Amino acid sequence: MPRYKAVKLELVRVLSSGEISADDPLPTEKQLAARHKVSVGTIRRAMDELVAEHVVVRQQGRGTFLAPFSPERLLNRFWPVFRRGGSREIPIVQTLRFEEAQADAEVAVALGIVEGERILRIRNLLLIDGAPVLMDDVRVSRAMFPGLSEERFVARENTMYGFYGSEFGISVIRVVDHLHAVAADADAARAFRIPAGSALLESVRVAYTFGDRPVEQRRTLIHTKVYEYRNVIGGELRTG
Amino acid sequence: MPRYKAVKLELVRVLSSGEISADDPLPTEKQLAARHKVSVGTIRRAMDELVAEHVVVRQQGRGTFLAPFSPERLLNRFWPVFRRGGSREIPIVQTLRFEEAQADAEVAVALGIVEGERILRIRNLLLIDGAPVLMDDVRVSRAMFPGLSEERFVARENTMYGFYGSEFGISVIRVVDHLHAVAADADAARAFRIPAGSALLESVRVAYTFGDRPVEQRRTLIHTKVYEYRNVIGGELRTG
DNA sequence: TTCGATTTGTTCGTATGTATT
DNA sequence: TAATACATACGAACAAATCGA
Repeated sequence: MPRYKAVKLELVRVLSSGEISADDPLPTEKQLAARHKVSVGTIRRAMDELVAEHVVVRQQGRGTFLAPFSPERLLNRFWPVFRRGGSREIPIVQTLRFEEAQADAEVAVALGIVEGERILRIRNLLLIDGAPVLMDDVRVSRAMFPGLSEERFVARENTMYGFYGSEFGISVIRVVDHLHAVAADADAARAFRIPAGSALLESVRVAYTFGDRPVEQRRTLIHTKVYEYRNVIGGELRTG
Repeated sequence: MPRYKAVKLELVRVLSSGEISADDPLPTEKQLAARHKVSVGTIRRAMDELVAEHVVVRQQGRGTFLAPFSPERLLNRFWPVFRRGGSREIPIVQTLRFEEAQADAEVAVALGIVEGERILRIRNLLLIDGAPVLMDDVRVSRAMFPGLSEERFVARENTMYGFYGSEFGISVIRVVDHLHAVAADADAARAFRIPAGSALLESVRVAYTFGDRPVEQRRTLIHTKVYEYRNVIGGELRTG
C-alpha cells in the first residue's frame, strides 16, 4: 500500500474517533509530515482525496477542518428534493411520532444490529410552502444515540444529519437510496391530502458513517406532483 | 486561473474535438509538458482531475486514453437500475419505434435547439429475464447524429451511450435524472402487463457531453415491483 | 525468455504565491 | 506588519507495469 493511502487511513481513523472537535483544525501539513515521517507532498496527496470525498475542508491561511455540519452543506449534499424544474427549497419539519421500539429483521440487517435490539423510531412530516411534500420514517439504533430524547430532538436547530454530527459526533458521509414507485395507503393519502392509491415515490435510505457503519434507516414517501428527486451522475465535471 | 486549470481546459478541448481516437493514447506527460511549457507535475495535476471525472483513464506503462465506451463501464456508470436488494442485471432491448419528428418546446429547451428542428425519436422496451421492466422514449437532435438509421441503430453491439461514442465520437460524461412517481397510462399498462393506474417510476433524463452540450432527452418508465433505481451519494469514499 | 526503452505511479524536496490571523 | 497555513509550480529520483526487440 502506498504511504499516502496509509496516512489517509490513519487520518480517517482519527477523524472518526470523535477526538477532533468540529471547530478546531487538524495538525498542519508540516506537523503531520513530521509525525508520519513522510514529506509534505505525501500529506497533501492524502488530504486531496479527503477533500474530494467531502470528509475535510481546507482553507488557505486557516487550516484543515472536519467537514462542517452546517444545514447549508448537508442539504446541498444529501437532500436531492427540488421543486420541479426549479431549485432546492427548505422544508418545515413536523415530528409526528418519536418512540422506542425493537428492531425487526429488516431494520436489524440495515443497521447491523441484532433483531429485537432497541431502536428509536421517528416519523416526520415535511412541508414546503405549507403543503405536505414528504413523510419520513427514521430508525436508528438506541445504543448509538445515548441520551437522545424527543425534547432534544425537536429542539435541534439543524438538519437531522447536522444534529447527529454536532450532538453525537457522528458524521454521515454516504447514503444509499433505493427508489420505488408505490401506491398511497390510507395513512399517506390522508397526510398528503390525495386519493388513496395515488402514485408516490418511495425512498428507502441507509446512511453510513466512517468505516461503512450504518447510522440510520429511513423510509421516505415523496409526493412528486410539484417536487421531484433529482440525481446528477458525473456532476464533478465543470469544464466549460 | 492556475496553469493546471488552463492545461486541463485545453486537454478537454482536444478530447471533445473528436480528433483523438478511442484506441490510441494521448501524448505522454513529457510531451504535454514540453508543448504547454509547464512541468510534468502540472500536467499530472490536470490529468488527476480528468481521471477523477472519468474523462480519461491512465495505465502505467501504456499511456493515457479517452475513457472507453465499453458496455461494462457505461452500465456501471449510467445505469442505476438493480434488482431489489440485488445486483445489476443486463437488459434485452427491443426497439419499438424509430422515427423522425420535430422538437416541441420542452424537447427544444432540453436539447438546446430551436422548436420545430428535426429530431429522432426512439422508443425501446427493456426486458430482464423476459419480463418488461423499462420503457424508454429517447429524443436526440437529428443534426447531431448524421447518417444514423434504424438499421445501424438496431445493429449496434453496444449500449446506446457506447454507440454514441464509438460511431459519432460523442462522449456522454454527465446525466441529470428527474424522478417522479406516475400512474400507468394505457400504453404503459399494456407494455408492463399491469393494471392502468398502477404506480410507476418516471425518470426524465438529459445526458450531456463536454462543454455542457446536451446529447439526448430521455423519458423512462420503470416498473419497480422487482427492480429499483439505486442512488449512492458519497460513493467515492472507500476508507475501511 | 530476457532485456531495455517507455510510460505512468509514488515520494521527496524546494520555492513562491495568496489568504488568514 | 509579521507569522502561519494552504495553493501552486518546478524538478528529480526511483518503482512498477507494459511492450517490443
